[in-house]
Amino acid sequence: MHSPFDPCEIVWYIVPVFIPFRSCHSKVSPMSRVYIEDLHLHVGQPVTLRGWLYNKRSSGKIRFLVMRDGTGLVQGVMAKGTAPEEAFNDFDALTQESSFEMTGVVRQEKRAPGGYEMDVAGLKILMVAHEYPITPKEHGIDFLMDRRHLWLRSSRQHAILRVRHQVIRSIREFFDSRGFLLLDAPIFTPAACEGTSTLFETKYFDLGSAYLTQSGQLYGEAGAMAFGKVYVFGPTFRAEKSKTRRHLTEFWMVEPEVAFNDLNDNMDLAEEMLEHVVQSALKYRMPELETLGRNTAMLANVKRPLPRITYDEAVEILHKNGIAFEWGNDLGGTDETVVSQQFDRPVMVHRYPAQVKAFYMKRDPQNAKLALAVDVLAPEGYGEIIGGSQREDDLDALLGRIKEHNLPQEAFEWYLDLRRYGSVPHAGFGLGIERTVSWICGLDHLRETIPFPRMIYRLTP
RNA sequence: UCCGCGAUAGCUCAAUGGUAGAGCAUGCGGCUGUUAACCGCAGGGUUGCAGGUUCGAGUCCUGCUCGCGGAGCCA
Repeated sequence: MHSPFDPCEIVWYIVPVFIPFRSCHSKVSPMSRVYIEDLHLHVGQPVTLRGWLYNKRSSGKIRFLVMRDGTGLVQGVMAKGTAPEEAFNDFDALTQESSFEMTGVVRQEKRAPGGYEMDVAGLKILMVAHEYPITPKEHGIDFLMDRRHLWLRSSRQHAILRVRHQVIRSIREFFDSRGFLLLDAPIFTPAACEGTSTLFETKYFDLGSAYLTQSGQLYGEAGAMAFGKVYVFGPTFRAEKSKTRRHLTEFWMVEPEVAFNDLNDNMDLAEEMLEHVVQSALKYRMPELETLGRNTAMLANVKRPLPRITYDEAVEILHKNGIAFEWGNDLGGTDETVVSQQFDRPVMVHRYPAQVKAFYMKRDPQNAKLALAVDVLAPEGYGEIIGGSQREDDLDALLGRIKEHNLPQEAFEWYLDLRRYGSVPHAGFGLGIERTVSWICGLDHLRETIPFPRMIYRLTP
């Protein structure tokens, strides 16, 4: 975009330390580069904006256009006789999503979308867009998903993805500020981590098959033994042929793992993190949540302590609500909803029957039928957003568990080493990013919470 | 894998078994404060595919394809 001979750029390269960015702009005004979100700093000044046509309206001798530049919306106005003839005519050539520049003096204007307006003194068309498929009217979800690469330009998607960004940022903040090490787990793995889910398989040179990871947890445990406290943050893959609104085949998960933590420490960590994430979203992304029409009353409740109930107590709640639930089963989607409806904030359900949980979870010393596991159920029917446990740290117990689950011991030798060389109690959990964002935004489907969702029947765009 | 629903103009949707239509989008014209602007005119269709019933099928029947929602499974 910038010419290498742009005087502003040259100054920037020569004395970057001494000349603040904006003072460089003021010298070459009105050609200064400004983003719409910063217009409040430029009221009364001439600026040049670059972006795309969001919408336009015309009325004989007056023209309105709305530009978006990725940071916001601003309205440009042109009146016949006042605006340059050429700009007035160029307006008519602009189609939705055409790229262009406009220059003019910024003013506050209540009637304008975004609150600011510009009397257009100059307009430069960069490219006249072909007929844009996403019109300002309603569209079906499938049509929009086929055009996801364009749909990302709309205000609703901006709001959701900005909340997603904030969620990820606050998670990193949380762990980084507590001295956790970010440990990146591999995507290609030699075998199942949990032994239950269906995995995506791919050929791996002469070494046979590799599988896309379904969890970085086992590697996180190695990290915890090396660094004390770590978090794994990356994409995970599940090949289940599931087609519900709570499922993606590719999703992001953050998985902290802490040496010397027991189940209670684990729950303390989970609720502290959850509080931080939700309160940060409320603090920094309220305009976006308003755009989405989110009622934030329930979110404001997300403060410590979160209620903790045992699996047995959850089963009691189900029975009291007339649900014929059999002890020993895992909670289904509707079961989770019924349990979570009893509380005004996320609820932690701990000590599940070991038979429905993964092989690596430690048994409850008080009751060998129970695993020291915890799930966090989000309110309002959003279901499980966190699953975690204290891990089995005893070599012999873990060996027995691997045999019971018919897992190939050879593939887990490295994992067993963690129990051979200075094993200690440790615990961790995984938080699903998309489910968390979906809950915070109040969406009815996970697919809008990730830029390019991967689902059983969708691999494009 | 199972259960339910759906597929009509570029998009969103109408149409008792009887001439396939509206709004938006597109093109042209009008309008000096619009807010998914508005008003007028115009172009735009192998009704998902293949059979069948019928004088006549977008509509009824059979099969198929694709999609959506739910169950199971899961974050």
